[in-house]
Amino acid sequence: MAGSTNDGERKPRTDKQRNRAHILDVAEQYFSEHGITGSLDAIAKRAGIGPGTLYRHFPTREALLAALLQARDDELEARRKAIQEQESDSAAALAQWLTAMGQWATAFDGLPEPLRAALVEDKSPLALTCQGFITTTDAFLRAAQRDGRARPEVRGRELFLGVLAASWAASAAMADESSPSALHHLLQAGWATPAERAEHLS
Amino acid sequence: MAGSTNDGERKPRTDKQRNRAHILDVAEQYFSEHGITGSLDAIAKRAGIGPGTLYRHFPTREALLAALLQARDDELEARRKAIQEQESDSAAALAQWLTAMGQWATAFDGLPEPLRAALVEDKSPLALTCQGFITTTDAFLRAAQRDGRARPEVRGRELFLGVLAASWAASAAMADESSPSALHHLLQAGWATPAERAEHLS
Amino acid sequence: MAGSTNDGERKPRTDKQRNRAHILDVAEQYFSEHGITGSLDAIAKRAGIGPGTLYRHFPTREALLAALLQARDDELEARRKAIQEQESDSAAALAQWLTAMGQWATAFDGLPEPLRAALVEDKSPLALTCQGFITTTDAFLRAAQRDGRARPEVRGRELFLGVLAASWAASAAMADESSPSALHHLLQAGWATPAERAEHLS
Amino acid sequence: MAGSTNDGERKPRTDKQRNRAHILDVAEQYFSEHGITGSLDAIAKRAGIGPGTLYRHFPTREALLAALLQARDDELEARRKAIQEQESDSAAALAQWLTAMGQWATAFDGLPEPLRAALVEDKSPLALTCQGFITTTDAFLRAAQRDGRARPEVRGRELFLGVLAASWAASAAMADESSPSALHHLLQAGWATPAERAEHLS
DNA sequence: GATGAATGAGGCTTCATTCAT
DNA sequence: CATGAATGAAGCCTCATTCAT
Repeated sequence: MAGSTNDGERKPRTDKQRNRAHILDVAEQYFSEHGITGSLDAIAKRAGIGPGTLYRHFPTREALLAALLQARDDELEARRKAIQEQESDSAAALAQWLTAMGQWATAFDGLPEPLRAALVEDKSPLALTCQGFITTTDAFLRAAQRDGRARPEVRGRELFLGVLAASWAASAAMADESSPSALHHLLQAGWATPAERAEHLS
Repeated sequence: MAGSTNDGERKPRTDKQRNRAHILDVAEQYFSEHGITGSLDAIAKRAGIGPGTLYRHFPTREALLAALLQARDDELEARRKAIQEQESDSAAALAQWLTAMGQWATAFDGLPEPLRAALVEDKSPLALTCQGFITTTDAFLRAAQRDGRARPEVRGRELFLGVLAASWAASAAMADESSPSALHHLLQAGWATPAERAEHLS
Repeated sequence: MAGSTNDGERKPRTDKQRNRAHILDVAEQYFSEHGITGSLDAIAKRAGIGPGTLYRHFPTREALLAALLQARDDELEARRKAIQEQESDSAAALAQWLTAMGQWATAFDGLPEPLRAALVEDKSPLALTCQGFITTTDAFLRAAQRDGRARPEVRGRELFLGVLAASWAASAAMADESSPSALHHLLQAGWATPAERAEHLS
Repeated sequence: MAGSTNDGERKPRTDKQRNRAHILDVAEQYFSEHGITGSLDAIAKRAGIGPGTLYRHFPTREALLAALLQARDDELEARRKAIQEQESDSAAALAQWLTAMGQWATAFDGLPEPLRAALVEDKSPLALTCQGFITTTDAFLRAAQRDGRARPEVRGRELFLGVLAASWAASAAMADESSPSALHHLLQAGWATPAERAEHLS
């Protein structure tokens, strides 16, 4: 029953790494199908392992998520470098970075929720990830602010949270003609017209 | 054990309305304490009724929520009238309306979630409520757009969703120096500087 | 699957009493077989009910035990009356009462453990039961002490605990030629008035 | 991660003994803190070894306990000699010996339980230890009986079991004004020669 | 209509034990 | 020998929902 996994080999041990990778593969698919609140036991079962084994690798749902996202972290890091190298316009660079994060946060249904929680609870395995993104966002943001392209009072943390919120909202917007990224646009430009927007900040 | 609620009498009959009101009172308090994902059974128990009775009154959690929000609907409706009558500036009026909705959506912890869902699933008892708010938002928005105070491509539905998203994010922002309403500000003004924002919309 | 229980009737409802009684029957047998640490889920399954139903009737293992013992409480109460009426010798009466309690505490394997715990934690459903027995023991004890048949410094609580301890030990003694009640005898020779005993108390 | 124990060296080999000693140290502390039902895995982890290694050294929990108690056996053996040499009164000697065993059996929370079990199951690693104590107890007891200071029908095994039972009860008695050793007193007044006790044996 | 007992799938954890390396 | 990853049964508990009374 167990061990009927990927390669077909017996149960090669030492490839705890392989096993871990297999769990991640399964979890990735399962979360994609059922959202991040899906049953951990079900993931274990689908991976052909006991619940204890899953628990050993990832003691928390968030630990599993963090591992899952780490793979994407690398993609995002690459994306960051690409943006920095190719985009000379600081505002456009920030916009692209936010878009990239928005896609990252939409990887699984329900993902924004634990990410938001991680912003508050420092103990979460996701907290570190979030912090890194906030730092990067801050870098892009400050560059844009230096160029007078981003409003000076905005902060990276707010922007990250804004991206999370927009991603959170995204799953509902699809049923509408309004593009899922409408909120990302709002985030960038707001609803008010430029000339006179500052005065009505409540 | 049951019926030990308000009157002290046996079961005066005709108190179906009274019963319903009592349930709502209890649910309001319970959701305030435990968030909207709290146990319905616990609400029933606290109200001194059986779960079946609760179920009869409100077949779903959404139905209960909708009833709960309806009371606040009246407040919001009053607020709307007040804004319309007292605020001549259309942009300020829209801003005030969005703020009011933001408070409304923060009534219970976790409330934005089912509201978002109601935007997609038309069957939800909350859908009607949401639709009403969207319509009102649209009215405020169009007035502002007529005055050239709101960007013409923005739509009421987006704005409503934006308010929801900002409310969703609010619970996490508190740990930061950034005010919980930072996102509401972003919603209004965006992060980009006014002069040159439209060109980079991805 | 469920409801395949005792009578063969459909699922008569209202006989929540009957259901409860059935659970108790099953639990009694199960605990007799597996000791009191046996699986509650297993009891539920054997009773043909869901775990939730068992939980509703008896939220705690101790609550279940307490209910189980209550039936025997009645027997013990009857025994007490019988002893009081028929035994004029106060020392013999106490001895008989202790013996009766010893049998009561041996009803299930492992029973003395939670009873001991209940002596310390007042919240336990078993605490009340224990307290009642201590009171009764005290009554018998005081009578014997008045007659100079029991050592005056002994207290009912100690004696109850002693009976518990002897019952605890009983399960091991059986493999030996020494009668399982050897400890009860030791206990008795402890409370009985001796001529010369006090000098060696360490 | 492993081997981060005492020496700091890599793994000096031949340290099987040292390893074993280290495990015992850790287990001693762990059982002191969590009682003897604590997790063996936790002990292994705390000792910096794998569960398999722990298992190799001590195939059962009882084996570990037996090893743990063996260290104390030496103390007890010394105590025995001291008593024999210093105490000329055979009854007092027995009393002191029983007291010493009571302390020994209270070393860890829950210890009496497996000791009692070992009296029945001869296969237990603890059985040998118990048997030794019974033998010693018998020696003290017979001396006292020869002097007419202990009741002749009492047997060492009973007395050992009685000490165990009193130790078992000790943890609960603390909440009361009655000293935890109340049962030991009861036990003693049991084995001491009384004038008129036999007639009420039920 | 109202009641609340029953349902039972499903969640998360823990841990003694095995066994490939 | 030592290791520690894997196992997986079993435990307890929760709760939305149904339905007999």
